Amino acid sequence: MLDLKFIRENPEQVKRAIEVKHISLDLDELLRLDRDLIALKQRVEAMQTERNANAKLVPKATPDERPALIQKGKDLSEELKALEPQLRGEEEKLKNLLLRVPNIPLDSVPLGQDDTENVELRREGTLPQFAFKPLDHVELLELQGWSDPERVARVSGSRSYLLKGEAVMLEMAVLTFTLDFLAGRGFTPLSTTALVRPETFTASGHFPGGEDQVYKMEGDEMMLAGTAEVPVNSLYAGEQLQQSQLPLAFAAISAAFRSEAGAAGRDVRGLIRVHEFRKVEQYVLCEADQAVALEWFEKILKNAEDLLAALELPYRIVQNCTGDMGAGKVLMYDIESWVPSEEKYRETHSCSYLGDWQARRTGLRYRDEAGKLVYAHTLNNTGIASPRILVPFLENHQQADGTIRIPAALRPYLGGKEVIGKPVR
RNA sequence: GGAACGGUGUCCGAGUGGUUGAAGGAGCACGCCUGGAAAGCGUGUAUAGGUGCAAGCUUAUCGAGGGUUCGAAUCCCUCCCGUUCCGCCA
Repeated sequence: MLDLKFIRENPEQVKRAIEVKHISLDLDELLRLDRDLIALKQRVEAMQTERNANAKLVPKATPDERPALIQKGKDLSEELKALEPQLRGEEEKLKNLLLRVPNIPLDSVPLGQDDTENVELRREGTLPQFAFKPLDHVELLELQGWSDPERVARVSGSRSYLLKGEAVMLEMAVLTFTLDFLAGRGFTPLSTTALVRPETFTASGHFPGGEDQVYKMEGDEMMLAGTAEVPVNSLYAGEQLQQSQLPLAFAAISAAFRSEAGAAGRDVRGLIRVHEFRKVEQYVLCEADQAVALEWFEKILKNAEDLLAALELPYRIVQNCTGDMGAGKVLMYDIESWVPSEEKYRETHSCSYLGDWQARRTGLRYRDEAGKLVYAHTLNNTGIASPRILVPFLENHQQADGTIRIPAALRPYLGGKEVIGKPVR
C-alpha cells in the first residue's frame, strides 16, 4: 500500500508504475473517489460537530430549554444515520482500490512485459563438465532408490514428492546448513507454521491477486502460506516498535504450500514445482531509509550467493523487469541455479525489496529518533527451498557411477560423508 | 467439542451513561540535582483524517459491526480474537 497523500501528490508517478507493472487499475477513479470521500466526510463531520456541541449543552440546560435541545439532537442524529453507511461504503471502496496500487520501482529497473525480459546481471561458478552422459535428477533419484513417484502420486496426487534413504538426510542437511549459516550472520532462526489467518496474506501483499495460489481450509478460515514471509511479516503487525529494536532479521523455516493454479503442464516432472515444500526464508524488517534497506538487499542477496557457492552450485543473478516483479516490489532479483539436464538456469531464489509498501499494509511501525511513528521497510529472499534446490544439487554433483559428491561445506551436516549413494552405473 | 473469564493508550492498569482522549503507575524525552551515574524532583508524552501560513479548530478511534440514547469505553445484540479448566488427541 502506498501513502494516500503520496498518491494524491504524485499521480503521474503512480500511473507510470501501474503501467509498467501491467496492473489493471484506474487511478483516476481512485482519485475521484478520494475527492468525493473528503467532501462527504466534511459534511458528516460538520454535523457531528454540531451534534456533539448540542449534546454537551443538555446537562447544563434548564428544564425549560431541554426539550428543544433534545429534539435538535434527535434530528441531527437522524440525518447522520442516513449518511454514515454511505461514508463507510465509500471508504471501503477506496481501501480496496488502495490495496491494488503498486509500489514504484526504482528508476534502474528494466522495463518489460514478463520474465522473458528479465536482465541477466552476472554468472557465477563454473558449469560442470561431465566425461559421461549426465542424468537428470529424476533419473538419479530413481537409480538410487531415493524416490517413489508412482506410489506418492497415488497418495498425494501430482506435483507431490517423496524422498527416501540418504536423500532425506540430504534434504535435512541442506536446510540445517542454511539455518546455521544464516544464524552465523546474525539472523534469528525461526520455525513457523504455514497455517495462517487470511488477513496475513493481505498484509504481506499476496492478496488481493494471489488468492488462487493459496490452499484454503474447509470449514475454517485458515489458509496455507506459500512462504514463511507471510507469517513472519505479520509477527509484529500493529505494534509500535522502538527504532533501537531494528533491524529484525530472521531465517524462518516452514512448510510452503502452493496450488500452482495456472501452471498446468509446467514442470510436472520431478522436484522443480511441487505443491508442498520446505523453505528457509530470509526476512528483514529495517528502518525506513532506502540506503539502509538497499544495503540489506545486498546482504540477503550475498547470503544466498554464498550459500550457493558453499554448495558449489553455479548460478546467475537476474534482475526482474517491471512486468515480472510483483505489485509491492521496488527492486527484485532472482537467483537461478544451473540445471545441467535442461542446460539452463532455473529460479531457486527470489530477492525482494518492498519499501514500506508491505509494512503499511501490515502496520509495522516504529518510533524514530525524532519520536515520529514511521512505517518500516521490509525485504525478503529465499535462503534455501527444498526439494527444488535438490534438482541442481543432484545434477551438478553427480558422478559417473551415479553417486553424488557432497561439497565440503555440507559434509558436517551429513556425518562427514563425502559421497552419498551407491555406485550403480 | 463443553465451560468460564477477558479484549482500554508504548506497556501495566482504573474506569457501568454527560467537560473521559480516557485516573494511576511504568516506560520514554527534556530539565533540575550530581564529579559522573543511579535515585529523587519537575515538565512533557496517542494515532489517523479534514481544515489553516501558523497557533489552532474539528472528526474518528477504548477488539469489530449493529442497536438503545440528546449523549456510549460505559447499556443491549451479533461476530472476531485471546486466556484458563475439562474432554479428546500427535
